[in-house]
Amino acid sequence: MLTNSRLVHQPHDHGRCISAALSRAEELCTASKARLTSTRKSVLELLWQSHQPLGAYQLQDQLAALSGKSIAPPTIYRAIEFLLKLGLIHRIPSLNAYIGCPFPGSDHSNLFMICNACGSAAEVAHNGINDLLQKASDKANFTLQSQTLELFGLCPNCSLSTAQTGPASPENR
Amino acid sequence: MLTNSRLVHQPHDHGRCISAALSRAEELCTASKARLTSTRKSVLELLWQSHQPLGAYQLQDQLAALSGKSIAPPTIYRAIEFLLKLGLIHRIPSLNAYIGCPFPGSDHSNLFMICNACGSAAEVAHNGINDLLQKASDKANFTLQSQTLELFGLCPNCSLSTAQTGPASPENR
DNA sequence: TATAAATATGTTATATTATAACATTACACT
DNA sequence: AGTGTAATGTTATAATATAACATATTTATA
Repeated sequence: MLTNSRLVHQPHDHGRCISAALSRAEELCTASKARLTSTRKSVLELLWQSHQPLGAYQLQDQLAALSGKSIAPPTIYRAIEFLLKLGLIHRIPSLNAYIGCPFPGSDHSNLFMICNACGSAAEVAHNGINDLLQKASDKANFTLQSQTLELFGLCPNCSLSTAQTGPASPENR
Repeated sequence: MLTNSRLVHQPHDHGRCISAALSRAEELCTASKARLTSTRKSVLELLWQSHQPLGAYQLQDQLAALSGKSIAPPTIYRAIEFLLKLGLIHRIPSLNAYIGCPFPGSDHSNLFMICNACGSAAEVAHNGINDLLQKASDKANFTLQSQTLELFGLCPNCSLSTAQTGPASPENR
């Protein structure tokens, strides 16, 4: 089971998350001869500012603030589309939101554990689950092509702290 | 593995699907002292006209056609909300669409196999998958509360027929 | 290095999905 | 019949996403 769950749910040097994500992106773009333009890079960076998924219009606001000029929706959606296609980010359908992928390139499950309290989302790649879903598909004569798996609940922090003082603050995570 | 996959993907007496769904709904409403009003009943029936999920505005159009008067969005969304709460239907987030639940009341997986060709969606309740997801959650100290699992691919019919003549026609299913 | 082709961005408008807020009607119970 | 609750009607608008077309930037090549 490959996951960034620990990282997501514990205080950590988040700058390293961001820079790691960016260098992975640079590599991937170089390899596939795609251009990581400044808008695309900014959107990716914004999605890595936290481990909480962001909506397109949140990205729009933040990018506008960053760049000092107003940004139209298509600009954001184009950057999103580009990053999705490269596997650098994911869309979380039930939230209409987007999040950086911690292990792009590796073939994984598209499985997320999403905290109902603090909004954080950890990605999990779990071969056992993939295998079982594949088996279930085979059994039903269903040709599996892709999947989106969303688990909702309480992250490790909020599991502990909601018992006491309400959801953990999402800062620094 | 409990599923309506066979039913969904083979020609069958669909009238029985509908009437079965309606009587389950009546029972459930009686049991929980909820009122299955005519709007709610119509929406449920419409969702059972096929095994393909319908969007809110498709429901609006169809209900307007049925009733001969114009219907405003809140009417549809209220009926949807009611039916969701009772577990009689599901929302499929990545499609922004709704579908009748073939086994309401039974505790199940919220797992769907959705055909990219004909749009049909079969629901699957799979204890093995649920157990594994629960284990993965435990391992990550994640308190699992709910889930949405969407598999995309080709249904049995379309798997066969796309090789030949394009997607199977969805009629009667 | 000028230029064409391809790629990316800007801009305006609009489609699609969903909800807020408040008025009215129907139902259920006494 | 009267009262309280639940459901529906109505109007407006929020939130998410895309279409269509104009412009600019980059890349590759003459």
